[in-house]
Parts: sequence; structure tokens; C-alpha cells
Amino acid sequence: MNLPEIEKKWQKKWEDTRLYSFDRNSDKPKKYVLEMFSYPSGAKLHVGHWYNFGLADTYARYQRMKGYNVFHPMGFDAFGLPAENYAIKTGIHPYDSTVANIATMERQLKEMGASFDWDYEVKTCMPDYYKWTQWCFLQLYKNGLAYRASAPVNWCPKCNTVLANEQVVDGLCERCGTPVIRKHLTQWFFRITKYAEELIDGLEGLDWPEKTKLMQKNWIGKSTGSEITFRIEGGGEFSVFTTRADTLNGVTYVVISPEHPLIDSLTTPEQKEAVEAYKEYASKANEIERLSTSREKTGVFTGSYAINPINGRKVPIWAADYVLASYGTGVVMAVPAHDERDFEFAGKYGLPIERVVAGKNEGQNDDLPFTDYEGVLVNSGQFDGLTVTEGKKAITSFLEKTGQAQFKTTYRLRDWLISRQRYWGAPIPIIHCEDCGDVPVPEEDLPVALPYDVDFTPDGTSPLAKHEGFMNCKCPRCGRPARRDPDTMDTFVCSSWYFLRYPDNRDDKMAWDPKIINRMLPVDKYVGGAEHACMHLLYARFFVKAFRDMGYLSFDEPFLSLTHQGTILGPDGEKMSKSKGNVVSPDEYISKYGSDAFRMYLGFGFAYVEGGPWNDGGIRSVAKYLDRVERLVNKIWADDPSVGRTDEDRTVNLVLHRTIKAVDQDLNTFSFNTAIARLMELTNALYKYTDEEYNVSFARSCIRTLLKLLAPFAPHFSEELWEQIGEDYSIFNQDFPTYEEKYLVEDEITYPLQINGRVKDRFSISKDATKEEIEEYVMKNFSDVFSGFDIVKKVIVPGRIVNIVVKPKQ
RNA sequence: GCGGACGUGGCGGAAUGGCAGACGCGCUAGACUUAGGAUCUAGUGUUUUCACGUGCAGGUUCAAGUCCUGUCGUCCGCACCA
Repeated sequence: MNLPEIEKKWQKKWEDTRLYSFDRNSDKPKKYVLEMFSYPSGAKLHVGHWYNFGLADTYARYQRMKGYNVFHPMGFDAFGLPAENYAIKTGIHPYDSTVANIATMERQLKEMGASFDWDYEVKTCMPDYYKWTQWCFLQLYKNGLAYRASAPVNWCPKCNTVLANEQVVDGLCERCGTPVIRKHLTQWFFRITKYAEELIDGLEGLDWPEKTKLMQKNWIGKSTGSEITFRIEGGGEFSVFTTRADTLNGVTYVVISPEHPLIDSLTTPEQKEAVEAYKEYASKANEIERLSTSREKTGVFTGSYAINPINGRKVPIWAADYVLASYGTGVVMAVPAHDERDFEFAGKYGLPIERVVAGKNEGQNDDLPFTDYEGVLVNSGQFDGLTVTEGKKAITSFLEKTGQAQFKTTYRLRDWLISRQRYWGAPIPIIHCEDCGDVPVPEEDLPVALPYDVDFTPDGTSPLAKHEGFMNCKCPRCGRPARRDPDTMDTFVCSSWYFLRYPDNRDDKMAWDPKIINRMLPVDKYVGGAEHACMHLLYARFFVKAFRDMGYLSFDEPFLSLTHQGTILGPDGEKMSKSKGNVVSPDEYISKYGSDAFRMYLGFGFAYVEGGPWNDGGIRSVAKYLDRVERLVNKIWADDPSVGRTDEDRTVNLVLHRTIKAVDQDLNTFSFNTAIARLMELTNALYKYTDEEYNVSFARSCIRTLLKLLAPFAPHFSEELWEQIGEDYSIFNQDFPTYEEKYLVEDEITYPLQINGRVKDRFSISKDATKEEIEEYVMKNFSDVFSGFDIVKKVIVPGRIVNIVVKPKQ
């Protein structure tokens, strides 16, 4: 069969007959199957797209044949830096290049033969989409979940933009690799931390990879401890967060982050020069020594002292960059005797080390630091003798009475910084008025349109800030001249709600109709890369929870079940990259073998969640297999059904029904490689069966089943053969085959006979044989094997195995 | 440094604690061919046999690739998280 040719034929027919058109009013149960939509960066689909979309489509087709009303949309995450960088380089406007790339990708996705319903497409860069992204922003703003704050941010000098912490890789800009520096700017944030607790709790009920759940949990980083207030000698106070309140008596100094707002007031005139120099050093620390695993701790004395609330002792306040301003309170109480980092720091700067926890066991009291939790408090006055756990509680409670401490939970998670000083994104719908302050754009004025004629050369200011026509507006509140916010939103904002827009993508009255999406959501199966574990997947969950609380939807989680596809590597086992020259382009394989063979090889050659190196031989083997199926079909339809046998073959039926069962299960778990292996086994069995005189009608019914099982993996090929054997269009309107239990059982079971755990022989016996009957059979028929041995134990597991434990006769 | 995952033939990869290596690639031999990078048939973990084999060393079990402990290696995530 000339696959590339017949694929065109079926793609046209599928489109003409609107086969994949989604029916919102169907009474079948819905199944929302979604792949993470793609960024239209390069013009062409790469192997990774195929691996993700092609096999998720196999899953979607399977669910359709299982009787579900499958919703399988596709769209484009079309805003973002690459288009803008490309424009800076080539002068081609981001809008033009993006629209062109989308057109190419749409065409290629159609050539894949995937079952998307394009009527539900979304493109995030179009006004009819970003209008509602802006609407989302306004709702978050109105509900106190969007706020503006000045904060130390990561600044990429090359991209001239702010990066979220999550987007900095090894101190380098994730996009361009330039070392990131620190800079203070006023930015918009989304208050994702408000949902920290629920974002952890909600993970429990999700059918997600455990690894991904754990990563999100660690990312949110819940930590329970105490907040303790220290007075500053000479006036003022500050709080520290600690998980080890039990060691409070062992505090010999405190450490403040060099970026902390209190640092200047704490610094004495004598220390000013040293502290200023250290602040300067710390702000560059990202750049230097970033990759060193054993970076030496550094710090400087501020000149001030704090009073330890538990014992009134005066301890020095140091500044050191091993304390982060953005975590906890930005100040740490240092207990060098019981903390590795404090110990190292104290050693280096000659600060005192005082032990307050003793080990329970002999020999544990020699070395410091002692960080075990198995210990009792010493040198702690009235708290001596308490365990670590008791000590934490007792000391915090004691200070709580005087308002100097409280139990506290903190999270590692930080609020989501969404401002970008870039052009190619959704404008932030806020107007800055000299008199009224920040004023939200009235909803009826949305969208705040992104102007086309903009100078987006990077020069440190937002491109929109230089566009007077855009910037100048009237304050919606007082009507006086005002200025728009010149920034655009992080593209993760666009992708945090697109799955809500798909089912109602043409709505021009609202972002989504709750009546529709409460029925269509949550997404039943979400498929995409593991690299989104902590960002996109967390942001989308936050959006759903926030909009649920505002009353715009009534479910708690966006994605019930999640699968990550693995990565297809180059033939050399390395990640594909242009610089390594190991990029495999789908196009040449598709024009040679067809998209079905290409997709099916991706399913067969890898464990889906693992991925692995590309192998040319693999795709030939799949093409060969499809040829084999075609020859088999031709042969069976060339033979005369009126001659030959008329009975059904038990062995073939056994293989057939086992195959149905296995393929069904494997498709549910994205275990495409084993499913295809089972199909090959069935094909082999049918070859064998039809080699001699056989029942043609029976063989034909087996083939009809085989084609239906094969259809999700090789849709064009199966549709073509389905037509050739005279069946009605379309195979995808057929029900997925079901197996019958009665064909799965064999009359006899072959048991392995183990002696001392090693297989020595095997025997067959009725499937109904009891444990006693099996034992009797073995003792009778294998008596010679046991002669000369005493039988110690007989392990007989019906349906599985027989193991006889023996020892030589005394 | 912390957290997580993974180590199975020449290769991709299979194995609810129960016959390791399904299925396929590659390879070997044969058949059919003017031809074969087509197709079909047989074989293919190591070892002549006993036997040995899932990174290495122990352990639990009648039975371990699978569970436990330690160790080595590879990969991923996070970077001093108090």
C-alpha cells in the first residue's frame, strides 16, 4: 500500500465528512483528551510534537471507539519571547512570523491525521483570546489576588527583561544563557501563595505520576516551625523563622540577608563600608562561583546586637548571603552546634559554639554539629531534659505567652511575578492615573489591543512604553489624561486557562460559559512534558482554584489524569539539537513510510514515559508489519469462503481474545509498545492459521477485529483496509472490540515443576485441578525425581507453580 | 549538598514476588529468485556438559529483575529553605 498517497485520500474524506466534529449535545459520556498546546516557534513539527500529539491521538481515537464523546482540541500558545527575539534579529514582525508558523503547523498537524476538531482551536495571541486573558487578570485584581510590589527580581541584561526565579537556570537566563543579575522593579504579582496549602492537599486525589506530585510538593515546600521575635539592642525588633525552636538557648549570633530592608538601620557607622561592600558582592553572587558545589560561606558583622528572648543574652547580628531575603523572614537565628551551615560559618569567623542538645547514645557527644532529632535538651535552664520535639513546643509556648513567639508555617513557594517588559504578550489592563493611582480598565473596554507598529528593540524599557498612541489614555475614573501599564503578561498566564476556553472558544460575551465548562471539565487526560511539573501545571491549578472561589466555575482541579511522554533522543543517544547535528526530521520518514508508520514506530520503539534514542531500523520494522497485515487481508479475501473448514479455531480464539484484553488495558496505561507487540502476535497467529486449510469466514471476522484494534495506531491504513474489505465508513464509528472470558480459559494448564526453586520439568493438568489433585499427580508421576531425597515442603500454587523443597536422605 | 528516578542480551525493550529476555531490530543458515536492502522457514543470553545469568555485596522468602540494607554508576529536579 502506498501509505503517503492513501493518507491524503482519507484526510480529505475525514474533513469533508466532518468525522471528528465534536457534538456538544451528545448523550454519550464526555472524555476531554488534551495535549499541552505548542508554541509555534519553528515552522515545522519535530519528533517531540509527533510523540506527544500522535500517540495522544491514538489514545483519543481509542476512547472514541470505546463509546466516549471525545473532545480533542488543538491550539497554539502563541505569545512569547522567541518570536520577539526573532523579530529583533530579522525585522520580521512577531505577529507575521507567528501567524505564518501557525499556518504551517496546522497543515502539518492535519497531515498527521490526528482527530482534532479544529472548530475549537484557540490562539493566545489573537484579540478574541487575550481579551479574556486580560479579563482573568482583572478578576484576580478585583479579588485581591493581583498586586503590585517592588521586589528584587532577576534581570537578564540581554533579553532586557525580568525572569521569574523558576526561569533562571544555573544563574543563567533560561532562554538565552546570559548571566542573570539582580535589580529592583515595581512588578505585578499573582498571590498564588494564598493557595499553597490547597495546592498541596489537592495533589492527593489526582491520577498523576507520583514523581510529579512529589516535585510540586517540594516546590511548594511547606515547613512548620516557630517565628521568634528578637529585640535589637538600642531599639527595634525583628523575627526569625526556625524549625528548631528547641535550640534557642544555643543561639550565638543571628544572620540577616544582605537584601533585607533592615540591613541599613542595623549597620553601625564603623561597619558601613564593610557592609556596603558585602551587599555589592552578594548582588553579584549569582554570576560568580555559581557552579561551585562547595562555595565558601561569607559574611560581615553589622555592628549591632540582638537580645535572645529566652535567656536575654546579647548576640551579634551578621549579614551573610546564605540567608535568603525571600524565604521565611529573611533573618535566621544561628545555632552552630546543631546546624551544618551555622557550624561552618561560626568556625570561619570565630563565633562561639554552644551545645544545647545531647545525644541519647554513648559516643554521640563528642562531635559537633549534632543535627540528630534523637536527643535531649541541655544547658537550657528549665527546659533541660526535654526531647527535641517537646523542646520545640515548650519553648515556643513559653515565649508565646509574652508575645515573643508563635507557631508558624511557611512555604518555599513565592508569589508569581507576571510582568514582562516585552512586546509580544497580552498587555496588562491597568491604567496609571496621577490622581487615582492604579485603575483597572473597565471590562467593556477590553481588549487593551496590542498595537502593531511598535519599536521593540531591547533598550531596557518596555517596547510599549515608547508607543505614545498606546500609552496615552484617559483615566476611567476621573477622565483626566493617564498612562497605560507598559508591561505585558508572562505567557504562562495565557496557558493557565486555555483548557477552559477550548469548549467555548467562540464566546464573545464571556471567557467561558460555566454551564458549558462545568460539564466539559475537568480534563480527563492531559499529556505533556515533565518539564512543566512545577510551573505550568501549578499555575493552571491555581487559576482553577481562584476562579472557583470567585464563582466562575465549580470544580477543584483542571487535570484529573496526567501522563508525561519521554524524550526522543538523537540516534547517538544525545538530546537532539542543531549544534550536535543529530536532529531527526519527521518529514523525510513520513514522505517515505507514511505518517501511520511514523506514529506507530514512536509507539512501538519506546516505553512511552521513558523515550529513548531514535533508530532507523525501528520504523522499517513497523512499515514491514503493516505490509504483512495487508498481505494477510488480501490473501483471506482472495480465498473462497465456501470451501475449507467451518469450525472456529480454539487457539486462534484464545490469542484473539487475549489480544483484545491486553490492547485494551495497554491503551489505558499508555503502554503502546506492548499493545503493538500483542497485535503482532495476533497477526503471526493468523498467518500460521491460514497457512493450511482454514475457515475463511472465521478468519475474516478475526481480521475485522484486528483492524479495529489497529485503527487507533494506524488510522489511515486501517480505514483503507476497512473500505477494501467492503465495510461501511468509518472504522472509527465502530465499537472497540470486547473480549469474552470464555475464550480466555484453556482446558489444561502447563505448570513448571521446581525442585528447590529451580525449574526441572513441566507438566500439564486440567485447569480445574485442586491443590490436592496437583500434589497427587506430581507425587505419582515424578516419584523417580524425588528418590534419594526427603521432601521438606511442597509449595503448590494452583494456576501458577509447583515447588518441591527437598534435602538429601540421611 | 538535598530530593527523585533508573541500571535486564549486540540494540529498543517485556515480565500482578511464581518458567527472565514477550514483541521487534540486528545477526546466522536455508528456500524462492536474473537479482534482493522483497518474501518465507529455522536458529540466536553465556557455557561442550554440569551449570551460570537482570550494575556490585549482603538479607528476607519455598521462590527475588521485582521486597529490604549497603554500595557503585547514570539521569532528572532544586540550589545554602533556617
